[in-house]
Amino acid sequence: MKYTYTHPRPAVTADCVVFGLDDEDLKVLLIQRDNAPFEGCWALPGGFARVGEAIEETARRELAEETGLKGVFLEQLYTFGDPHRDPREHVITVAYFALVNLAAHTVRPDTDARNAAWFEIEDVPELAFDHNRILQTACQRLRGKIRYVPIGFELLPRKFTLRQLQQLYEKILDRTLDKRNFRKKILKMDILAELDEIETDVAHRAARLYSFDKRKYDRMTEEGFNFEL
Amino acid sequence: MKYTYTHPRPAVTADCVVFGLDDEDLKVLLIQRDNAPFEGCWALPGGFARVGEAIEETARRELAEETGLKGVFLEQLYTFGDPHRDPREHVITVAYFALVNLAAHTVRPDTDARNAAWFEIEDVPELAFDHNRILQTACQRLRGKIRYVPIGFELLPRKFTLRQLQQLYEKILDRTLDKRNFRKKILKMDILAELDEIETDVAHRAARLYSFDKRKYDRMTEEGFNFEL
DNA sequence: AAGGTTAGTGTTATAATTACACTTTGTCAA
DNA sequence: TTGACAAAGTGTAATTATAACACTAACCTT
Repeated sequence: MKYTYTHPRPAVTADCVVFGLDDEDLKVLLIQRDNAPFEGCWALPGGFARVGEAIEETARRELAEETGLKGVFLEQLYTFGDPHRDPREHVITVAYFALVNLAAHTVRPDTDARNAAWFEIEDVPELAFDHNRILQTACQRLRGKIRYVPIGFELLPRKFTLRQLQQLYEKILDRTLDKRNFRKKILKMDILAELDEIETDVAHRAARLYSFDKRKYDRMTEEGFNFEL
Repeated sequence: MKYTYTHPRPAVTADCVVFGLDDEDLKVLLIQRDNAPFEGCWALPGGFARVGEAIEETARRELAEETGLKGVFLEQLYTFGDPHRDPREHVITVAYFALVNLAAHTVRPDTDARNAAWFEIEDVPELAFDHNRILQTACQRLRGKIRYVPIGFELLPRKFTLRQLQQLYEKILDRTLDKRNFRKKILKMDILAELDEIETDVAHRAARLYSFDKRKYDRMTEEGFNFEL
């Protein structure tokens, strides 16, 4: 089948930067390409936009096809349109990013004859196309965003301790935070529900578990609450 | 000339939301369409991406062609890809926004047989495609951004009074600000240069003129200064 | 029972934010 | 020339937010 237009058109793709938290390590989901160009090279999951499909759907579909990940919240990151970012031809990519709890979402390690794996942010190899740059943009956005939006609960298990939450913030912001001040601040936001449970299987005093209370959060955001840390 | 691909492709356009300040009114630059669809309808300036052209260049070129505006700073806003946003076919648009000083940049009111005009934000009519939605997104971004970045000097004349600056902030944020607190805050940022001039042709005591000092600003941003108002 | 590990908690000093009103300077018109 | 008008310009005090800082309690392990 051939498709013909009166003017040449760039191709459009959608790529996903999926962050996951695993044993307090911040990771990103990559796939190994099984086609030219960059065959065998690691890359962000993504693929070509279909006509009639919203771009976010493209991102969602490709992510599911290539990694098995489904039902994650995608946020648009940026559109990269340098004409030379793909050596074959002009390809514009709309990048999305997502945060997932690595334990709750199982990633099929091998789908579509593609290899998918989580990489520590610091250990990400040279990627196909301009994907290193896209990843870098996503990291910046994550850091920028967490300072004024209580993002990141998607990365944690449903029930988590304040230590886990603080460690996550420290990982993303790449600096240490004062325990007492962090707890004060985050509890004052009134977006966490204190559970009647404590963590188990730890070789020390068990910490209280909390869960993110979306109802409270929605109320706060409506009131224009400032979540800055 | 015909261009043929093995898969169908959505078309790609770039659109610009250009804000301007005119006698303390916040305005947006629109063009009147001279082709179907939405012939005669007002719309954001923009047009189709060419192969080999960076998307931002598309935006810049179309803006110059349709309105005569050149050399403005464009920032990517968002990419809209709903398959039905254009009634003809699937068109993905990458939206940009810009801030210009309306007095300094002359807009050719009629170029390419198109009519271009500034509209008060509140008086914007029903626009072509999903352009009202794009404009709304741009307004939100502007409001969000001005709270932590001292944006907006592009909107003012090179020399301005603190009253003008405050009124601009009030327009964008849509609330009144305390004069003394505003002045304290903005002067403490140390990004303004106090000039040895005062405004002229006013029917009351003339105010001191200031100009934006980019050198100071760059120093501040490197230090991670927080400009929140 | 002792040692190790993290949980959990308050106070104080400093800095930022908010609320608030009067005098000064200049223009314009009577 | 003077009186009325309009906006410029300026400081303080109360409140709130932030930052720095260290010990005891609880629980597990050996």
